[in-house]
Amino acid sequence: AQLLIRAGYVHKEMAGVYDLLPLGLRTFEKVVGIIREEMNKIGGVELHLSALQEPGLWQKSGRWDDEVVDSWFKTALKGGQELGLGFTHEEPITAMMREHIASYKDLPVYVYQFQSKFRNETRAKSGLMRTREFVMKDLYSFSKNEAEHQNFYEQCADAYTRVFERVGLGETTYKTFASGGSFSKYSHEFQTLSPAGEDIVYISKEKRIAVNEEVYTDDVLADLGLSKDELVQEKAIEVGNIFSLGTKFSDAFNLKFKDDTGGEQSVVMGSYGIGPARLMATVAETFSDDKGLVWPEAVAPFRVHLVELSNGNEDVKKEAAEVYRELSEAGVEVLWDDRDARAGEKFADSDLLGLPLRIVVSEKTLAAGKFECVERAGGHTSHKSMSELIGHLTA
RNA sequence: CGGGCCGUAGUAUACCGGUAGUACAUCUGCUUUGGGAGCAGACUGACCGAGUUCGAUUCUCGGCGGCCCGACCA
Repeated sequence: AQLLIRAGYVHKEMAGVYDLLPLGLRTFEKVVGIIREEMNKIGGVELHLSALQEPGLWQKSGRWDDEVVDSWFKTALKGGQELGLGFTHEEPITAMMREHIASYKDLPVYVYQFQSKFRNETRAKSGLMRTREFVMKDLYSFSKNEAEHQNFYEQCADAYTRVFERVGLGETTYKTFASGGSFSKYSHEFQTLSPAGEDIVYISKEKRIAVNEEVYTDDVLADLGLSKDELVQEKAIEVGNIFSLGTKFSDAFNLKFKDDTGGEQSVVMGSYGIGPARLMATVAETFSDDKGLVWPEAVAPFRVHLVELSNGNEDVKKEAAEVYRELSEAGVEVLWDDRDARAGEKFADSDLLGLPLRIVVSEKTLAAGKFECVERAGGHTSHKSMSELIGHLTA
């Protein structure tokens, strides 16, 4: 969060509440785009539910009471009628789906959204990791039976794995056994190993398996066929979780369907969450160095940082403008630093922003007829002509 | 929610019961120009309320806000 603030990606509005600035928004949208693609691949359809919540729905499931859920933000209409600001959406989505599910022919169905959640955390901390208002991708699955549900649950777990691989966290992210709460024996979390994490997990690198501290008991280990000798304790950031909900919500809201024999059955549900901003922060945390951020290409707000060192030289400025125009026309996202500032300041800022490729245009490069290209990760430097550059970036 | 600390310029900080200093940032001028430049000048500040006091930014109380440790985290 410190780097993201310093580099101008986010602004801290208050404790646990952050604004996304232009660079941060672009990065956030890259992450959202990857998640959206993977959710669509497994049959998800996107919708958007309201943040304002009617108490009646939550009373049916027993989750309106502050004694039961202590993270509610509640507000009221002018007439005094209470309203809640949603911290999740099982209740409204289940109630709403009654209008869309009547027959086994309507199932299964998978709906998801990117939507703001409000949680009145007793203590916001760890920068963007634990905030009071945040966008969550939440997907809800509705299946005919447990087997069909399990099939999707695994598909979604695989989709999550692909999301974390695509944002560059494949190596350090573990599918982790966690408490299933009142819904099922286990749920699964996706935990990214990091000293900045708030969770404790026990991992086996060989088996690519992890167990959350909360279920790290002899019984569970025996159940999973693991022994304590093969597990190592690590701190980790929870970047996603998937839940089997059984029929808890469908029963509470009378969400039933007619099967092919005319019998009535409860819909089997699951819910699946990823917080894109937390994921973005985890990527920042994982790859940054002492000079600043280092974005993987897939989530970088721009692919190229065009750094113009003109010292007032009009030919250099024209050349930089030409590079900007050509790359943009070739479909490459370019951030152009055309400020009238010293080289040192521009390089330092460029390192801080962390875009994958820096292209320098200066009197030197003009004389050489080739641009200087520096990779932010690793620092590899090369010199390329315009055509080589475009070939390289569009390959 | 339990415990601790704090609130001074855009940011970070210092001193003080007698109206505030420094650094960086910003603005102006000159010099400088491939790794956060130099000199000169300028601008900018005590969270809110009450109390004590001749006088409060300083002390006391309340409010609001922030940070840290722990608990919690569907």
